[in-house]
Amino acid sequence: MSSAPSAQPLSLERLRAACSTCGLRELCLPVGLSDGELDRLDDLIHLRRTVKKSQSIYRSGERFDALYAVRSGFFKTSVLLEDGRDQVTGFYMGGELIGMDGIGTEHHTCDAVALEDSEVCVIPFARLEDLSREVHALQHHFHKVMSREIVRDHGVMMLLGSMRAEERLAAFLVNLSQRFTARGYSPSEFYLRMTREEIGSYLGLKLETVSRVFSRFQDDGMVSVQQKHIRIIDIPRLKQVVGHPSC
Amino acid sequence: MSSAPSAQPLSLERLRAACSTCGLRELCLPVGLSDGELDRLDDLIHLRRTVKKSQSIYRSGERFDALYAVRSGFFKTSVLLEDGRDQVTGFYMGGELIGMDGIGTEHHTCDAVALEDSEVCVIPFARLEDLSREVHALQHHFHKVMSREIVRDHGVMMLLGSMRAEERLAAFLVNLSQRFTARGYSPSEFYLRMTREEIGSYLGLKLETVSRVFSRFQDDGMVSVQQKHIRIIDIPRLKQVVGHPSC
DNA sequence: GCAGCCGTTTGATCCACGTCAAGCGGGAGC
DNA sequence: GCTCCCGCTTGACGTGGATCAAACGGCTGC
Repeated sequence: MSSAPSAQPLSLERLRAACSTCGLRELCLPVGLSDGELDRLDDLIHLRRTVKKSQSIYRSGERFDALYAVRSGFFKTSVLLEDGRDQVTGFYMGGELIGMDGIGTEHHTCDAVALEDSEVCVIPFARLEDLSREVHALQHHFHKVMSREIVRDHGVMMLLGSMRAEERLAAFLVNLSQRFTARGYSPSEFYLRMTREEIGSYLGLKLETVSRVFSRFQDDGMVSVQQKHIRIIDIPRLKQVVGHPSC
Repeated sequence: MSSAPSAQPLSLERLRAACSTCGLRELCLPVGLSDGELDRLDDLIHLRRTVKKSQSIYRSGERFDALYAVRSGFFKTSVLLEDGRDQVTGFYMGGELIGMDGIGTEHHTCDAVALEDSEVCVIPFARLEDLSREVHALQHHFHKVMSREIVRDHGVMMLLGSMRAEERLAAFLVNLSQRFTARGYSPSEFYLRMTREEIGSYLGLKLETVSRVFSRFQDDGMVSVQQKHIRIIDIPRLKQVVGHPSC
């Protein structure tokens, strides 16, 4: 029923389907659009791409011509230095937009890699600009999305520049929890899609330190950690750890 | 002569003058606009604000309604945590845009403070959106500016997350040098407008460390440092320090 | 021209996190 | 169901940068 093509209206429905029937539309690009405007966005976003675990949507240096909205799955972006060191610059889940780094130079400046089998909607950027010149709400919302990316990065800079290890990991967990909540998942129980090393890279820590801090949080009864399965037992206390130099 | 209004064409010229006669137009928002389009941008940007040293353009939490282009002078932006720690998130010089953090939430999320007596052009954001719906080149360039801010932030994250102190300061100096060059100043000799503490905050280091690394660079004959007066003696070597873990 | 202050430099010591190393355990592949 | 590998945990030790402390020197204001 779900894979066999048919002449039924249902499958027509599925073909037309893009943003207007997407469960993530309240988190993604279509926020604030009227039904008519949504239809116009659907015309633009008709291509979807599946990305297998550890494959990339794009690599640094590749030509930029589209943004990607995460339809399902989980991604990381990372930049690398010549000498091999690399820095994870972000994690992305359903409804979030990837690729805005490429607009400025028309080439991507980081890699976008799937951390599990995933699916993205392809948003041709030139056409997005065309449409957002006509649809004020789309223009405005897109600007907001870019602005929030900047603010998010400032948060990471704050974290990297002036927090200690425990604060960083607590902030990271609280942030994940909030994003899962917004997507209708449990705020307190989730699977990490990334390794300790990737978390460490994002937080400016070594994987051993990440592991040790997880253990400490567990000993303190704030979270329960079993490999990638996380259960947050005391969110308020975790929030308290952030912004308090732990002494 | 400069403050008395008169009927002379010269002063009319000065009144009309904004982007179209600005020496920074090749670095700022007007990049890529035709003469006609420039005139329309001039209609929008007619207000200038002087900001004395240590005064702010805006503070975190204030309502957002405009972007600011640095006309002259030097600024920092910083975010602060409840407990008083703050993190400098950027330094801004002539032709650079400040305030994009506010678009997402309609409130500013950081403070923008002048490091010397400065002047900014006020760009009402709603009108900028209106105009960029009509002027494709403006729309596209604005998107590029935002994107570059994101890429710049990624660079800082890389620096904070995986570089050692010497690399961070070297990267910082090289970056400043390039930006001064683009503005027609010497690539190798300039005054720092910020304190060691502000540099440290930006780079995730303490002011003592910044000072020590400056001294080490000077001992190595790479730069000459006298308080805020910096002369870079060996730019290639400085660039080499970045991206090489110094061992 | 003098005093006071603030930003800076430099030294001595400390400690959070990195590094190195060993062992564990769960999941994938046979 | 067994084996291997990879990601994770944990311990012992090292170190880069933080912290604490003192002194210097160049502006600013009188």
